[in-house]
Amino acid sequence: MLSVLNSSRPFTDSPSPAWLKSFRERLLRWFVAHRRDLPWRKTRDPYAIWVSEVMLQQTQVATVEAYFSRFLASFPTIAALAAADEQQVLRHWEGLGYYRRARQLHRAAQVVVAEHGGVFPREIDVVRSLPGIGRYTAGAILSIAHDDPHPILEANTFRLLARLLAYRDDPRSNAGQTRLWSFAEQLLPKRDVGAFNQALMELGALICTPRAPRCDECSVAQLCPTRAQGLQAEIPPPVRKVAFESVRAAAVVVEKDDTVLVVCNPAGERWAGMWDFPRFELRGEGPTTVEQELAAQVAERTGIKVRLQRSFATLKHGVTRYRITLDAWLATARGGRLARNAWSPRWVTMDELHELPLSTTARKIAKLIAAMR
DNA sequence: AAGCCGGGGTC
DNA sequence: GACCCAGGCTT
Repeated sequence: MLSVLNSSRPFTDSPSPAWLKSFRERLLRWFVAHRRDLPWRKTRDPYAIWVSEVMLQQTQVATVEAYFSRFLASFPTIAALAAADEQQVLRHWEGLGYYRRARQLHRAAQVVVAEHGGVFPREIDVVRSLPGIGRYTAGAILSIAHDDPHPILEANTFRLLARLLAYRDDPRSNAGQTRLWSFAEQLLPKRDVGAFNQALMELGALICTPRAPRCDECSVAQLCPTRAQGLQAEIPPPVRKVAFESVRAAAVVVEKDDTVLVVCNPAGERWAGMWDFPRFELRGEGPTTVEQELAAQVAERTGIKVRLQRSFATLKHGVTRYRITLDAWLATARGGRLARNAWSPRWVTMDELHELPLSTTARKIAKLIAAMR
């Protein structure tokens, strides 16, 4: 029997029935005893699970918890979400990042209402066709909500399965992805697919960690060829570093009486649908001063003539591959009228500002000026 | 296959 | 700063 489960020689084709049986039993037994009590594990509602899965895309569990409960409280059903203003949806997403997810989720809810009577579809291809839902998210929702037999592959299972296969080639390549998805499919049990998929992720998250995996606590350690060969640090190989690009930008806080000037980023622009102080990248070229350059840009975008006062803060902000240094300027209005253009410039009070969805940097600046008053 | 999305948290 | 994260989408 031990020879069947010999973990030092990884199987190259498919795992034996004995290996599969042992793996599934050990994994599920561990999961029952150690699963975290996460908010989205209290429901089998496909909609709630959908929301959690989208929030969890490239975002850590601890970050999502508070957002999830707040979002479901405000938008308890697909119909409620579909009927909501995009601004409201974005306000609930503020601080979570990758705001395209929120707009796609909102749009997808409207598709479900229009084309599926408000009922989340059960066919994997239909689910995958919804905006913001790819192979992982579709499989996760349908397996967790309905125990439908779909495999999953994401950050945790990617690492876990690569190690269970002792996969020495590049697991991120096309061939590697194909191999891991195929393995994920082979692993699927007949029943309790949702618990099984969550158990795979949970083991990856809590035990089979990127660095210094807790193999001595791992319920499937004796089935793991990577552990047998001591290759945990090599499998999977670390991702290559990205080269960051430095950007200098300025945001202008124009004050008039007890209001400030804000704009709404139009569709196609960064932070689409979210409000911001007029903000511009600084070229640092030409004969004009920064003050003149900014005043000209504010006037062009908002119609308001301003005089720059002073830079009162510098924010360092990293987003994707950019490193942004953002100077926050104070300015006073000198006339002009609000332009009627795609940027929808508006004067708002601090109370109104509080209700609008703001970019992270805009929210920080809003807090700064609130504290200055 | 690679790069982008203009994020955010952690250590 | 390096590293990581319950990915999706475009080219």
